[in-house]
Amino acid sequence: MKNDPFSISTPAFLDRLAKPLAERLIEMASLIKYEDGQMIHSRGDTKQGISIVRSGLAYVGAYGQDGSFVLTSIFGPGQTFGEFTLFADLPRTHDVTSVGSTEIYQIAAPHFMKLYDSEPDISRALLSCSLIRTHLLLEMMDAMRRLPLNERTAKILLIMMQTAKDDKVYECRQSDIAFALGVSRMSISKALQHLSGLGLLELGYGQIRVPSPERLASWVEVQTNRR
Amino acid sequence: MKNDPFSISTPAFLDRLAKPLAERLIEMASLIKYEDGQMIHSRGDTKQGISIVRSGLAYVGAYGQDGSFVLTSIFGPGQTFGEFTLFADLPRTHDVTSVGSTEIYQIAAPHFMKLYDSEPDISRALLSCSLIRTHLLLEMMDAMRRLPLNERTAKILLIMMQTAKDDKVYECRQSDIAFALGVSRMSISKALQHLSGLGLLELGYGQIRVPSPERLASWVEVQTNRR
DNA sequence: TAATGAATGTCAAATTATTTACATTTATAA
DNA sequence: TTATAAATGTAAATAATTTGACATTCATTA
Repeated sequence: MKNDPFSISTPAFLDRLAKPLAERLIEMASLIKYEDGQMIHSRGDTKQGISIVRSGLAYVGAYGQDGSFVLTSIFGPGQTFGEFTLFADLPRTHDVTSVGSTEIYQIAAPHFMKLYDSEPDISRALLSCSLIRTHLLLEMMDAMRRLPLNERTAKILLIMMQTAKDDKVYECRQSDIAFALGVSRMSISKALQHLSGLGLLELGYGQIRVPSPERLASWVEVQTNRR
Repeated sequence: MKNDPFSISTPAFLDRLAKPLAERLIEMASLIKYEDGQMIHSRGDTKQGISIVRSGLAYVGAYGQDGSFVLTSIFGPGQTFGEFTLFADLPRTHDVTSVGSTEIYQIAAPHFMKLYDSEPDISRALLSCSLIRTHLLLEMMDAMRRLPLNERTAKILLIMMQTAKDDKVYECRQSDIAFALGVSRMSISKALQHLSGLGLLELGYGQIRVPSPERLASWVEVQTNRR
C-alpha cells in the first residue's frame, strides 16, 4: 500500500514534544534497525515498552494462521506505538512489521515511565495523539454507519485529506479508499465518479484532486442533514 | 436507547484513580445537576474543561439543523468526557446532553491541569481509558470493514459484552446492535438467528445469552481466517 | 519509445441487505 | 388479568454491493 488510509492523521508524537525533551527521550532509547518485512513485535508479547518510528514504516495488524496479514494501522516517522502495553497493562494485541528499511527507537517501560512521571509534557503529547485519533475513528465509524456510499466516500476523503501534503491533491489509489471503507473498489469507483460528476472532485491516476475541500464538506453537510 | 452500544467498554476514569486522589479531584470540581434532556455542552464552545459523570447519563453527539441528534458516545458514572478540549486545544466537536436526572462534575482547565501536572496517576488513568477505547474502536472498525454480517454481528457482540454485568447475558435490543453496526434491524435479526441456529447464542426478549463466549470467539476466529 | 505493470472504467450476473407491512411474542401498567 | 406498548419474527419486492472478466488509460523503465 503506497498511501495509507490508516495513519489517518494520527499526529506525530515526537513533533508534539519540545526539542530538548524529545532529545532526552531519544537518548534513553535504543535505536533498532529492521530490513523490509521483519517482525518488530509479536502479538502476545508481554514485554512492556514504547516504540517511536525514526524512519520507514511500521505496519500494525494481525497474522492469520494462513499467513495473511490484516492491517490495522500504519505508523511513520515521529509516530509512536506500544503505549498500550504501558497503560493498559495487557500483552500486545497486534503484530508489528517493518515495511522498507526502518529504524525504531525502543524504550523499555521502566526507563520511559521514569521520565514520564517527571515530565507531564510527555503525557500531554501522548494524550493529544490518542484523543485526536479517537476523534477521527469516531468520525469514520459514524460515516460508515450512517451515510450512504457517496456521502461516506466524500467524508472519508475529507478525513484522509487532513494528512495530505498538498492541500488539494490527495495521492491514493481507489482501492485504498475501498479498503478503508470496507467496500469494493467498484463501489468506490462509482461513488467517486458521482462526486466527480457533481464537480466536487477531479479523478486522476493515483490521485484525487479536491478543488474546494470546503465545498465538498458543505455538500456532505447538506446531504447528511437531509436524511 | 436502554442499553448502549456506545459506552462500549470505555473504562470508568474515576475507578482507575486511587481513592484519595479521586477525592482530591472531586473536591476541586463543581457538581452540576441536569434534568432529562438538558444541554451540558454545545459544539463550538471554546471553554476548556473536563467533565466526570457522577450519576445519570451523558449523550454525546451532534444536532442537525432539523433538530435530529446523531449519537456518538454515551458516558455513565465514573466516565469522563471533554478531555479533548484540554489536550487537543480545539473547540468542542460535539453537543452533550443529559439523559435522565444527571449529575456532572465539572472541572475547569486551569484547576485540573494543575493537579494533572503534579499527579502522573491522572494522566495514566486518562491514557489507559483513551487507549482502551481506541483499541476497541479499531476492533469494531475492522469488523465493520472486513467481516460479513454474521461474523460482524458475533464480533460486535463479543466487544459489547465486555461491559455486560452478567458475563453471559447481554441486555440490549436488536435494534441497538443494528444501529451500532450501521445496518437494518432485519439484517441483524437474521444474523442473530443464524448464530442462534449454530448454537452459539440464545435469543430472548431484550437480551442475548451467550452460553460460551469462548466458543463464539473461536467461531469468529475460524470464520475470519477462512477468508 | 515500446513494453510492461499498475490503476481505473465498464458491464452483467449473483449475492447481500433494505424496505415495507404485518404477525407473533413478551413485558408493563391499568 | 387484560390492554397496551415494546421487541422480535417472517416474507416478498426492491435496492445496493460484490464478483469476475475484460477493456482502457496512465506511468515507468528497459
